[in-house]
Amino acid sequence: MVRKTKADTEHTRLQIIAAARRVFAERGVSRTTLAQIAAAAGVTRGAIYWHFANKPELFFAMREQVLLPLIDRVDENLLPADLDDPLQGIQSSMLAILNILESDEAARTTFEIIIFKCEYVDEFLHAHTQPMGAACNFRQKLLSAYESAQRKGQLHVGTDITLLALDSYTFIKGLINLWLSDPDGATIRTQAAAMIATHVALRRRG
Amino acid sequence: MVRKTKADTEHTRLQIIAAARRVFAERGVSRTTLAQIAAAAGVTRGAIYWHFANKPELFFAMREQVLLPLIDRVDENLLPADLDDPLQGIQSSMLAILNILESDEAARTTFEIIIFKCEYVDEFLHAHTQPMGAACNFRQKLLSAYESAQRKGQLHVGTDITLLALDSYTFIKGLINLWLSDPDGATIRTQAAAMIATHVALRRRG
DNA sequence: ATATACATACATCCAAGTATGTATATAATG
DNA sequence: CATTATATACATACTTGGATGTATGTATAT
Repeated sequence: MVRKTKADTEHTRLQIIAAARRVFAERGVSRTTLAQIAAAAGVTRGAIYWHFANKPELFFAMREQVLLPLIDRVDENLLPADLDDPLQGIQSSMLAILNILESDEAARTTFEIIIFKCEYVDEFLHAHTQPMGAACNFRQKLLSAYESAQRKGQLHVGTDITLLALDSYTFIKGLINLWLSDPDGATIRTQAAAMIATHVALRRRG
Repeated sequence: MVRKTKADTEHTRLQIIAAARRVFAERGVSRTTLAQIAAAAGVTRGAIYWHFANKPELFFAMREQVLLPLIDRVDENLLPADLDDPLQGIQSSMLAILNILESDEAARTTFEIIIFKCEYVDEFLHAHTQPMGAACNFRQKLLSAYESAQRKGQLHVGTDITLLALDSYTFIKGLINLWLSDPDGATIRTQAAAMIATHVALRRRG
């Protein structure tokens, strides 16, 4: 019952990633065993070792599965240089992130793992790949957006663009953190949109 | 060479905690072995098992060693109900945190471990003890301070206190995160004080 | 004399990695 | 187009090593 078709193969690969996500979220990355993931996926460790070299590679595959689409979504809102309202772009890109976290359980679980259930040492440090750091360069993109906003006269005069970008980056990182920590999911998630709106509004020139 | 005096005993206990902090920061909590900690402390595993039941208890002891004094420092700035400038109290409490992180290497390393080198599952979830969550109830204290500020007319009228506290809590969490992530220690650490000042100033009534 | 503060020794278990077995989809060949 | 060959996609089995917990030994402060 081996040697499946290409579609079957890809299917078990996705099954393994999905199982890894569940077990990682439950047990944490370090203490999850490849045997546990295999059991959860309904395969043996042999299947995992076929698709991935080891646990870190499986982890990074799981990460990319949700991070790459998410980065695309953010870029759609943030990057267009001909945007007529860059500040609005910043706001909607932030909302897009929360929207994904709310609607996509796999994405939400993956973020929980990345932030709360993984230790960033050795293979997981991955050079500049901080938890959500330079991977997507969100900070740089924010800076570009604020530059554009400044050129269009949307900001108060004399504002330090770099500091603004830093502040927004800090804000969204903290917000995601809190959003995920929110136990019942009510307190913060209902306020998050308002907090984002306020954050951006404070920067807009009267 | 056994059966030390009480001072000696306490000394080895501190040595163990200090060693644990170093090894935790290097290898992450999960993959550090009690044998590694023992070697780093110049003792054997027997000594560790004498002072602590297991690794989680050692971890929490290390945490408390820096968290309790830090909470005290924050409370000094934030709690006094008769404070004439609560907003200033919020600002200085935030600055106090960064000041500790900057001057106290043990505190800084401990925060790095708590945020980046520990997986919050099972014993480490510790009920409501999120990475820095309800442990110090900073969010609640911020709310009290903003209440006080509102009574003194320091805030714009019609401001939602709960949202303010939430926002400040998000801000400081994100800032600490970024502060610790800062590789060279220059970019953010030089701006941090300014960011805090701006954050609080935005809330102060003209 | 006894509890203390460890060091030493032992038993148990499990996880990773790897080697090997194997059935089948697919390509190669006539 | 039928047959054969080969790489694929796993499952199974084995080896190795290290980490935990505990039990026990022991020297000394009190």
